[in-house]
Amino acid sequence: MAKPKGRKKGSDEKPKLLRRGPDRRRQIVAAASQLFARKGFEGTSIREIAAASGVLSGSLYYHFPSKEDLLFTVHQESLTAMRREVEAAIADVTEPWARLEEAIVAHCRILLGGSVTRAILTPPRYYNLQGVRKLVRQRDEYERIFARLIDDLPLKADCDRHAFRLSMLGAMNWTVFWFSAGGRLSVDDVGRQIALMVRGAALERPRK
Amino acid sequence: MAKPKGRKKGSDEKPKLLRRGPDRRRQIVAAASQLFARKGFEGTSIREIAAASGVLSGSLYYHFPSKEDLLFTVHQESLTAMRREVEAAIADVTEPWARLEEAIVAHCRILLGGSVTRAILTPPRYYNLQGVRKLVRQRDEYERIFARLIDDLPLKADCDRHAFRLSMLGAMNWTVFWFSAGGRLSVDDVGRQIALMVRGAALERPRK
Amino acid sequence: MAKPKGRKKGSDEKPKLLRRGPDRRRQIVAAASQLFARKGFEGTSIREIAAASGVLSGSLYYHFPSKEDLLFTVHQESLTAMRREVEAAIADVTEPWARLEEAIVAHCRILLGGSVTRAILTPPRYYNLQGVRKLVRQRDEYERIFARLIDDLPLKADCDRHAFRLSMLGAMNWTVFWFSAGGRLSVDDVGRQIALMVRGAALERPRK
Amino acid sequence: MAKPKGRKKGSDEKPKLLRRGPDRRRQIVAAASQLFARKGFEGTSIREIAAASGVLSGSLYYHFPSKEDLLFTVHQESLTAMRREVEAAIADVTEPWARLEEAIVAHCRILLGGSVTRAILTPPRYYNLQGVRKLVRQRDEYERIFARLIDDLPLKADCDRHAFRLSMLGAMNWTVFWFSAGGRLSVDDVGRQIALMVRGAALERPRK
DNA sequence: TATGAATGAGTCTTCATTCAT
DNA sequence: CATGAATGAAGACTCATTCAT
Repeated sequence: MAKPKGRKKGSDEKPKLLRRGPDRRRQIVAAASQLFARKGFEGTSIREIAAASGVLSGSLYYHFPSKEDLLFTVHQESLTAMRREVEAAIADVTEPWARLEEAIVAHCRILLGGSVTRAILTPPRYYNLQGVRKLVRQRDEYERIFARLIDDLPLKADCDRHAFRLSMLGAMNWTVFWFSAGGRLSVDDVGRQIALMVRGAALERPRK
Repeated sequence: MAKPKGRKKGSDEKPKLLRRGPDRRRQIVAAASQLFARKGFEGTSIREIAAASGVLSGSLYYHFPSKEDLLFTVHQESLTAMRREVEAAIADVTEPWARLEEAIVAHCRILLGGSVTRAILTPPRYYNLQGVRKLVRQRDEYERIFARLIDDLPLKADCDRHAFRLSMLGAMNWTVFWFSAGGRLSVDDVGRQIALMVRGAALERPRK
Repeated sequence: MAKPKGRKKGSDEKPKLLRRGPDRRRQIVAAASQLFARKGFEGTSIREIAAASGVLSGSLYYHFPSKEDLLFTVHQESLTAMRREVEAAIADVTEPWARLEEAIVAHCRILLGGSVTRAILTPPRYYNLQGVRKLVRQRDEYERIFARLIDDLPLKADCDRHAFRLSMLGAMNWTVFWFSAGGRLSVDDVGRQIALMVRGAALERPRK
Repeated sequence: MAKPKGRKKGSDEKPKLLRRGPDRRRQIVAAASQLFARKGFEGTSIREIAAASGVLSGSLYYHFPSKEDLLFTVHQESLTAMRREVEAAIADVTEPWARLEEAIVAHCRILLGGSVTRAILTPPRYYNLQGVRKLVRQRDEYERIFARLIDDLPLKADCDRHAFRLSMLGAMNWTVFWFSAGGRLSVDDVGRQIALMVRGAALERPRK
């Protein structure tokens, strides 16, 4: 955008000194993660990421060959973390609906938890990037966890499990747009509420 | 000197696709609508919108003073259309769950229908635009329709109606990312499926 | 400039209805005159001139083939008016210094008088326009009036009449940058003061 | 992808004219200075300034956040230099008229000297810039030097010292429009002639 | 490893200009 | 005569990227 928004003093502003070493990489990924999630891929500039990571823009290119690659890394690491979290959450649970609930809660927890990893879940099929396939494959693989959980669910005959999964994920992912920490609901509450909502499609529900 | 090269001097042949007049404005809004929805505000360039509208980039500025203003217009017109559609859909329905279902279907229909209007429902609180407040107000007003519908619903005591609404809207809005016309599910099917999913939070459901 | 300054409603704003006919041309010249003088040639847009003249931008091209031509016309008419004024002012005066004083006052009067004509006296040799020569010739011809007046002056031997003329014109023309109507000094006062200065404002001078 | 094509991979040959480092900044200011003075602020494009500085247009923004800021810098540095020069010139002079003469000569010298600094003295009140106040304040402060010099002058009772100062500055500043190096008059000659004029170039004056 | 400085394509926007109606 | 709508080049500014030091 060609908008002169404010007066800046210099271009590459001296960042506050942070720890260096292999932490750097993680810091950059974390910063990029947050910024991509908040402002989108094209809405985030390399310089912003650099500033938030405590380096200058040029230095990023030592760690990542391109902005796109950074996105891939962020995506991958986020998905890896989410899978780990989700799988751990359902490991000891057996009842199908309970398993789904725990998965949902775990997903929301890491998504909203302000953790280093904050996935860009907006299906990147719309980005005109070259390596999108890789991203899509990663994401699909992650979502397959939920597909399996849903397969195990006793659902009404007219319920389409494909639509069910995507709608549910929509409800979960959309939370990044409205959840605000410090509000009435905790991160876990949000997950529980979605689980509660979603459970309605069950073929039958135990009478209370 | 600015010599228009693209205009042909042909005698009586009217330009076919690119009708002028107030249609232009609508065309531009439609194109912008689609592109904003697909690629995001910053991911869409004025030139793309112009090309999709059959004009050159400079011409947009005859109709809209800025890209931001175009976004506002798109937003406003989309929301207006959606409200009209949704209100019409529920006008003759009285049973609370049925009302909600019709509203959901109407929302999805216009969202996915390839119609001129395709709302950008991503809460724009993340854009660093100046006039975002206006957008947010518009959207909140629209969403209040759903708030009222949900108020009329008999829901379990532990169901938070606020979270319910936002999660449901998330499920609905997220469809723009995965729905593909020509697939197994029709636009209306998608809406029905979401209604089906969401209905689960009912305090009690008639035994079948 | 690519600065989004404010939000505009439309591009070509409906101007208030003004009288048409041959007045139009004069109106346009007058408006252009003022704007060029205030904001410079490149700082003034055709649309501004149009708006100030009560027409839309396209209509200007009926009267003038180009912005440049409009500048030429403004220039010419201004100089013609100034010459007329100046020559009238000195017609009945004979004493050389008095003649110069009247010329200066007349020059300033028309320059500052808010009259329709307000010359752009900034030597246009700096514009990279094609027809600048014409402008320069016109201006030089006008300034020759002052050259002749100065020739008749009894000046010190070490006074360079060329530098004298140009410096004096500089003092006169620069007034457009600082004179403000309604201030302590009237338009005529300004002229008189300049005349006083060039004549020697010193209270007393040591006899040589 | 932005591949720098203009850089050569030559081994030991240093770029000749285009030295980097803090010189760049000075070069840019110098180039902008000249161009602004000659063609005006809006008449000068960033690309021109860049070309004259030996860089590409984008590079300017590493050094200056905006064209406006560049103008401010040019203005400030020019005025600072002029004040220094002028104050040095009058330091050892005591007689009021002689002091004024030296100040005028110094002002013209630096204005016309082709030095790095060439002030834009055109009162920028007409620019529609945001920070004009700053510029005006800077300039007013500089001109106060002359106000004080004039205060010390024994002037006729009917001479308005305010108008005197502004007219004199007009004569001085206007020189940038007509002075051409290599002509009959040197830079210093121009200053002396103006001093002569304002002092009263009349050969003799009728005794009152 | 990190940085300062540069690059150049691309962004939004303006504007002189054209012309069918 | 005037307008509405369009044009396309140019303007200021941004940004991913490069690379010598």
